Amino acid sequence: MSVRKERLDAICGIIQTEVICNQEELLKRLETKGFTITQATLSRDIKQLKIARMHDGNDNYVYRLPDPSLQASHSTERPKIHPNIEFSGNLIVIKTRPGYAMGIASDIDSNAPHEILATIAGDDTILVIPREGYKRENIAEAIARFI
Amino acid sequence: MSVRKERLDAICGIIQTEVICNQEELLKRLETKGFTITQATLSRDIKQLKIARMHDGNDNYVYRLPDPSLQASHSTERPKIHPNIEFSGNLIVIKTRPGYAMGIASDIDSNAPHEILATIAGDDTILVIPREGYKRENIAEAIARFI
DNA sequence: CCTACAATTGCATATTTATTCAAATACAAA
DNA sequence: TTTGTATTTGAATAAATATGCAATTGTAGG
Repeated sequence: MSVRKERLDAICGIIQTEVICNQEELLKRLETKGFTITQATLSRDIKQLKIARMHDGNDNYVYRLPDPSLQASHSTERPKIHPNIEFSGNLIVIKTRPGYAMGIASDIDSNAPHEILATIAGDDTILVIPREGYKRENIAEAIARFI
Repeated sequence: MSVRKERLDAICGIIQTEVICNQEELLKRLETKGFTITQATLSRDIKQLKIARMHDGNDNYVYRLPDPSLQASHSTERPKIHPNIEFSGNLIVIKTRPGYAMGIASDIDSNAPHEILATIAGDDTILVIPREGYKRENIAEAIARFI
């Protein structure tokens, strides 16, 4: 495992177990774990991990991982299976076995990653409407996690 | 309703229907809706609404309303719930409470303003297909009249 | 009306985060 | 090994966001 990957993992760990308000603070915590980097590098790491700085409602900020499903994508490599998904313009159509469409659509909805805005299902067809701003590749990956 | 509340509402609406990358951009959109403020004030509004700037995975940022589940945990007060309308390409998706989608879709259909060509409803999701040639803003307004 | 207090705002600036660019490092192929 | 290419990084800086403070506006109670 490369140093960088280890560091990204460490960042995830810290974010999940401690209240981190800014990057300087996170830098210090990383230092105690043996990772000495600059704010510039940390900023890039945070971007790659899709970590966001959120308002905590009092008067502070907290860094958080956005969504458990997105979080897994960097460390856990999974085989790329592309089921019967096909794009048309900004829409995606998924063909299922008869009767399965609503069930699968419901699965997608309930764990909906941010890439997916909504689904509408018939009997063996699901129409998936992605949010704007995502690439087809990312959307397909997101969907593939449920199939 | 105070001007400020109206503005907060407008911000929620914009955030949910458009891809906003930074506060300057949001300032401009607010200006077109008649709210002229400075970045300082917008920053405060965003803080109050607990809106967060997230990485979108490509190379940009998006402002998003917080995850409702996180919201509940440390705050008694929630921002006003704006009807959940979101655009994706030339389509509009409306999220409703479970079981309400068909009813609302029917309401929209029967009073259909010219902006709206058709609707398709599932259980808690309505897909709205607008006529060509209308601006998002006008379509959103037309739909808002039914919610 | 006035007065006192709270809420809201803009300006200027502080703070925080992102990015440019060049250097360093890792990696693969020969 | 050496060469060529891609990745990672820090220093400096740009860009974006937050905030202290004073001025303004709103608001309730006389």
